[in-house]
Amino acid sequence: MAHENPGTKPTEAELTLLNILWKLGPATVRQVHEAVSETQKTGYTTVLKILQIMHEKALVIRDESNRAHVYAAANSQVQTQSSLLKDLVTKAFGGSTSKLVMRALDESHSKEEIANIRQLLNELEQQD
Amino acid sequence: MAHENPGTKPTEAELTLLNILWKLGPATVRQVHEAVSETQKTGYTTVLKILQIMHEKALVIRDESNRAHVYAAANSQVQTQSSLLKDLVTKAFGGSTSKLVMRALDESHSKEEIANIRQLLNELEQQD
DNA sequence: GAAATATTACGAACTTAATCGTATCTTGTG
DNA sequence: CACAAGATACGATTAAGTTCGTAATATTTC
Repeated sequence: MAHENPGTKPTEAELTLLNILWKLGPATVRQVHEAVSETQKTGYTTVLKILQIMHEKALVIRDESNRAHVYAAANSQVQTQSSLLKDLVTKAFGGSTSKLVMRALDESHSKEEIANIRQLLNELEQQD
Repeated sequence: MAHENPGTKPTEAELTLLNILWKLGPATVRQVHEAVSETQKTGYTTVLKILQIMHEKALVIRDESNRAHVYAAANSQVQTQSSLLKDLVTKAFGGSTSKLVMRALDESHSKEEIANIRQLLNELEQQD
């Protein structure tokens, strides 16, 4: 109804690759593999396989016009973050976003962060 | 580090049972099964098995002094929520809690929630 | 105390995720 | 043209998670 893709929640390995794709933009398997290799030791074909599965799940789109397929995230980072957040709210916070926010604020003590959030709150209050 | 509590992230089924245990307090398999059955169709032995696995993982403690073992969450709801939140911040928000909070606020437009959060912000600012 | 009942223990079946080796295919270059 | 390099496709393996049937054990009841 709302959106179809949010039906599929990326797994951990998939989210790792999505983070890379959001950062790089459209990229080949080789480029993704190089990026992921900076922090993890992962085989090339493992990255390939996961990207292929993500394509089946419609988590990524790919351009097959060249020999080396070019992959790109199907959904924006913001969409995906919201989706994962909503999932966590449902499963661990009884559906209450404000409870989640308050719990998160417990961990975030920096004055700068608090100022940022207060600013956003002001903007939200003006909208309604 | 083998069976240390904060290291183990509950799976989805496990989180479902933890939510019930936090609500009920210490409970038998039967009680947990009855509670879970209100929203899902799940076999008794499935609930039993998951609780046993959770016991091995030290996600729950159990009192075996009676025939029907009594299970209780090993960690508080707050601890677990914080842990899951931290995990999501790391994997989907580049480690930035404030980014997560801001994304969550985008979804939470109720004036009451905003007021609650502003209140918490005030309290946090006074602490430092 | 024997039978019925309730509970735990065990393990099989199935699914999904993650990893990687090998096979196959494409293409540029000698 | 043939072949080496580089790419995708495919399938096997391992591990974890979920589900539940059946066996074993303990308790209650008649």
